[in-house]
Amino acid sequence: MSTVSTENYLKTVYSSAGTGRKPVSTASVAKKLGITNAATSEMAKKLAGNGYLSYAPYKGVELTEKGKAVALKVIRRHRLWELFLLKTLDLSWEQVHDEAEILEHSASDFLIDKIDQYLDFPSFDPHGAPIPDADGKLPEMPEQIELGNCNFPGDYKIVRVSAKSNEIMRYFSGLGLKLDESITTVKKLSFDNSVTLLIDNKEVTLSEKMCKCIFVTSKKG
Amino acid sequence: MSTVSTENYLKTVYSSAGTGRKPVSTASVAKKLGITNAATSEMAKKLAGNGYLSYAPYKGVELTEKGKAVALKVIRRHRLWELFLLKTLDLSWEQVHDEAEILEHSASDFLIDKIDQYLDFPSFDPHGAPIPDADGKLPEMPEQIELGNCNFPGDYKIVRVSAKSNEIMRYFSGLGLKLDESITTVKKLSFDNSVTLLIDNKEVTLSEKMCKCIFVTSKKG
DNA sequence: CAAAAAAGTTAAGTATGCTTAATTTGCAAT
DNA sequence: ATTGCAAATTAAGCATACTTAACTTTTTTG
Repeated sequence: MSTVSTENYLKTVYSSAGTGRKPVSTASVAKKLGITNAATSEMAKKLAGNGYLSYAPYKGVELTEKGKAVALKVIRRHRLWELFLLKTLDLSWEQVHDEAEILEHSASDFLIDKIDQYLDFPSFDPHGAPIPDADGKLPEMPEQIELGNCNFPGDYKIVRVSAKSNEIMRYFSGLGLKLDESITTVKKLSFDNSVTLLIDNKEVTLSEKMCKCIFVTSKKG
Repeated sequence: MSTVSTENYLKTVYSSAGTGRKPVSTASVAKKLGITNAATSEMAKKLAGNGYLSYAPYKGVELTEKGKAVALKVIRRHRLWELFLLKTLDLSWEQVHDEAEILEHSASDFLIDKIDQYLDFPSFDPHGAPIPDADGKLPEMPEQIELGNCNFPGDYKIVRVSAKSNEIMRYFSGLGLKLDESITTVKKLSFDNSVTLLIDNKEVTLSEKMCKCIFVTSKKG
């Protein structure tokens, strides 16, 4: 019943929704999938009819539980394929990403569970992205805040670095921006939304686009 | 340009052609693919138009070099995926077969070559099936004769056991029917085309269907 | 608060890859 | 050689997943 197109659609809506409960515009889905708005509107109608999402014309779409379950399954397959290829073939993150984009629609539940077992049932990938379990349940995790939405000043811990390109990941590593590192936000410039922060007592400024890749959690105490 | 449907079509024609240069009937392709004759006739017309095969209505299809290249590429991907999953996940032949049937249409050339490298560039799979190299070239191999088409009596060596089911593979193993084993054919019953042969000086009789899974080569001297 | 711009939808049309039903072709038996 | 049947093809139709183009709704803004 769920085709490659519908899986990609639901996955995209899920990822676009973020934490907010606002509906996702069909146009933003179109942009991410590289297809026309017309196609995503039509698809919204069909998926709503099948109970995967709710859709009010001109108001966007919102996943139902059924739709979320499909999205989480695809995300699970994607991340497990990535990790599996990363580990067995010694490839880079950049090299496995596009492969996983295709493979996420293949392989039986049986095979995916075997891969999960081989990897010792990981809850997070090396960038901090959570991996849904076989029942589509996400691991417990602290509330993630996009770096740009922090308080200034404030003490935080990095819980996710979601860039897919090696170039930017190397740049982040060079700055000491890694999972579980502690940082202190200093200020945000309204001019271009760039953010200045302290890592290891060194001051660093990141562009708005960079900030969108970095998620943190408040440090208690 | 080459879709899952066309890849499966060309792969099926290639496998059906055997060693003979006779055209393959569109109906036999239909049967193997589980679709109607109408669909395979139509597909034949289209693939002929694209130069993948030659097609004369009512006379069957024959792959061109271009078509063979696609078929060999799919077969390469299939066998490498099988071996890769077999080796990394410790699964059985039966368990990986259906997965490979899907995965053979996914993954980039880059990834397939990495898997090839990981497996140390195998020329044959564990059942004796040849694996085309990255250029689509098959390894050198002795002429393979289906067990049913041997001379009786005659001395042969087993070069391929192509059954996909574990049940029959275990049965064959129990009889000592393995790759590189020497056998002597005794007789073939015209009643049901069953074949009697000697393995380790023990006499064994195999059904016609079993014989179709076993390929041998003449022993010189 | 209207008018223009932007965002989103609907309608019509296309390609792929199937289906069923009607038709044609090839061949085998007399 | 002709008839009759089986094999194969063509024709018509359907579902999916897109496209472009015309239209409608929403949002912005002066």
